[in-house]
Amino acid sequence: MSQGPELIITEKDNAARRIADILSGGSAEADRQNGVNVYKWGGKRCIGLSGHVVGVDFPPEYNDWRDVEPVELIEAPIDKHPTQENIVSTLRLLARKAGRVVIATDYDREGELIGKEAYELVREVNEAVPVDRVRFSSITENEVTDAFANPDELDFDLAAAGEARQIVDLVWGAALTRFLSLSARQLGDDFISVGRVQGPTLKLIVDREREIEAFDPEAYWELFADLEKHDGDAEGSFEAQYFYLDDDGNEAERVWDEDAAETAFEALAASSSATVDAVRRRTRTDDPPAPFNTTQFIRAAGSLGYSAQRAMSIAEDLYTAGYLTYPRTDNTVYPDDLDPRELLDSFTGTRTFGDDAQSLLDQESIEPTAGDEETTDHPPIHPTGELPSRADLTEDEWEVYELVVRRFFATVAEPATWEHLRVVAIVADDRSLKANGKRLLEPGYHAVYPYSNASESFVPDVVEGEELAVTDTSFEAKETQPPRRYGQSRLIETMEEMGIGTKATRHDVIQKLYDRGYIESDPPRPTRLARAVVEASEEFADRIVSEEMTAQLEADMQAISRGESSLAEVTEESREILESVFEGLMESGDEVGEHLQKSLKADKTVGECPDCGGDLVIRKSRQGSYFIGCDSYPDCEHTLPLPSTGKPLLLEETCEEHGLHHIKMLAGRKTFVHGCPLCKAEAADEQEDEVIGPCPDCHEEHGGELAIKRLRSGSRLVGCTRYPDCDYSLPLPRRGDIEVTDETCEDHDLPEVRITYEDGDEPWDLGCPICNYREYQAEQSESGTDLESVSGIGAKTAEKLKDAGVEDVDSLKSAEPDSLAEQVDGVGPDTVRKWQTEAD
DNA sequence: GCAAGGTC
Repeated sequence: MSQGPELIITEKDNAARRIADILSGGSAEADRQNGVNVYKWGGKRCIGLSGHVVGVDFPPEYNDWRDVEPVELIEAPIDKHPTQENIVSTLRLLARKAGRVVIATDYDREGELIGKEAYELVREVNEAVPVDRVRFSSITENEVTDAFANPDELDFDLAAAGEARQIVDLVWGAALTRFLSLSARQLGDDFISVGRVQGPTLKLIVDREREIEAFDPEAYWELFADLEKHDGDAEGSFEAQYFYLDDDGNEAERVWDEDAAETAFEALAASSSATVDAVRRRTRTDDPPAPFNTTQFIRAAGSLGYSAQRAMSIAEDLYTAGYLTYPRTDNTVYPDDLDPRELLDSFTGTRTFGDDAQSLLDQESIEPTAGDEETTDHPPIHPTGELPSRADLTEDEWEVYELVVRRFFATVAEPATWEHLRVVAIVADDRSLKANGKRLLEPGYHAVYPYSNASESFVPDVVEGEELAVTDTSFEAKETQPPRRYGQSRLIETMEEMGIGTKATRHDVIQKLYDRGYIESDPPRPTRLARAVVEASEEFADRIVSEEMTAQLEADMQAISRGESSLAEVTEESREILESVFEGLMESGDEVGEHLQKSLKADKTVGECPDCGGDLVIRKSRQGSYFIGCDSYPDCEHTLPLPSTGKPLLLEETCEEHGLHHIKMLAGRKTFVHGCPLCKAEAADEQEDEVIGPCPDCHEEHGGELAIKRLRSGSRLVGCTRYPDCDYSLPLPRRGDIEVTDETCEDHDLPEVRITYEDGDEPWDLGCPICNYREYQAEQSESGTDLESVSGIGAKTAEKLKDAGVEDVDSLKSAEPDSLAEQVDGVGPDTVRKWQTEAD
């Protein structure tokens, strides 16, 4: 038997901590080495990796995009190198001394590969140590003890399947990305990327846009009548819709012929009564939803207004804090060792969930629902039973936490039952009207899960042959609508159906499309560049925008994992296909480049320059702010300013007077439409400044006065008439008409201001501009410097940061990332940097 | 400066 401690390696720190806790019976202690947690007890050590700690890439001599022909990457060697130095060195240190190694990474293909990477790192420093592999589906006492009592071996074929994927993805992605970027001369941060997953995802969005554009609306008419029981009971009134039987004998509501619609309407309008012809009553059960996997969680959070990225970020925080299970999962079947009663029991007695938990426990039986997908790596997302108090979480975190708790409740609740009532009535001898009513008989899971639609529609009790009064009729002209754009969660669902991306990456892929300038706005809309990339790919490298590539790769990986094929065979064949793709691509490189360049320019062209007839384009100043400038600069110096907040997006709509595209400024919740930039500038030039009182900074000395000013960028402010000698200014809202009232603020000798809105919104009495701005600043300093205002920082993390001496956003911004990461558990320097850029 | 997949 070998000497030395046993070393257990898991995929992540969280798993290491929990496994150590289970195996040690709670006696394990964390020791921080190199900034990495090592859990120790008896003769054992347990370390968590951070997913892949080594990465695949081409050797450094292939780094220069100009020097290396993209096609050369196809046959270039590929290296593996550590990407997480701290973890790798700590692992080596422990492995050297280990008497036995147990790989306990996640029980899936990528976990097997991560395990193999750990195995190779171990072997580098310790040739002889025995290495075992354990597999478990959830980190519970039973599963973990069982797995460690029955160790197995690493599955090298399965790991090789994962490695083949890495190689194929790198070679195709890097070679094609470099080719497109070089051909369009986009080499900085704005390179043009394609890949096996982002390609088909982008094509999905572009294809939908093509359908929308090609859509030819068709006119149709719908007719309605209000019917009322004759007893005069107001509640007996309901709306019914006209229908007829079409050529196939199916019920149809849409009338496609205007004359036919008018004839039918005249018949309805001339009738004062209708006779009930048929009444049908049915009871329907409505089953509770399946447990949450990542996709369904994102969808549900999406209907609460969270973006996919934000929903996942919150779920990850709640997981790290111990309140939720692992949020990246495909599984929709609870594991056997989840005891729903025990979990429900942990919520009894709590203010928010106590009554609902108790009512569920009082059910005769508890049978959780199950979805179609059962996997071996992680359970569906559910609450852990460790409960946060409301004060531990931000409002968003609490809302998401409650969603997950209530979803769990729903999965163990009873079905709902509905009564459907359908009434058909006849008017004018042979015209049919129908109404469908819906009443909730037993709320079932709806009682604990308010997110699903449980709205009723009322149709009164009527009997066959009953006479109803026709009290009103209506005639609505409508048009068929183009298909809707994909929303983020619908996109993620479709990716899942197509088998592209994974539970852990799909939302990141969408974010990547935004970052690359391929999509904008929400729901995402493709840019001209995105269309050009998809068009070029369709013509020369169809596989990279087709879901088939993933399907083929999945089949190849299956074959490798079963020993029926090999990594070398699969990657060689893939390289050959790519070679032939490049043959076509290289012949037409210039053409492709031109098309991409034109599209890039179209994405930022606002319209024709009024001075020289050239193109006005959106530009970015050295200070990072956006403005509009003439493409013929320096020959033409025409410029137009843009608002200082947000990123400009060209709208399809153009200005009737100037022909320029309207502009929308994207700034998260503060997004607004700026409109025609030339109209905005001209309006500012025409508007006289309106003096309202003395300037508090310079009136006494220089006689400066405050005036309401309109800037060419469209923003409005109260500023000093001596500008730029005096730069005193107060902001005014962007929206609404500014009205100066007769009321005066005695403190500042200024009139009170009122904002009125044309769209009928309640006017806003802003008051004295100075008082208003002071109040605004006070609010900002209360909420704005709060750490939790930075996305990605939850209540728990904020607390840890405060422990490390970082009290507010300002001190976060000035912190040194590496040393701060050292002090805060579970936070790396990159995360700190991300927060810092976000806080700016 | 490439991808996609883990993870924070």
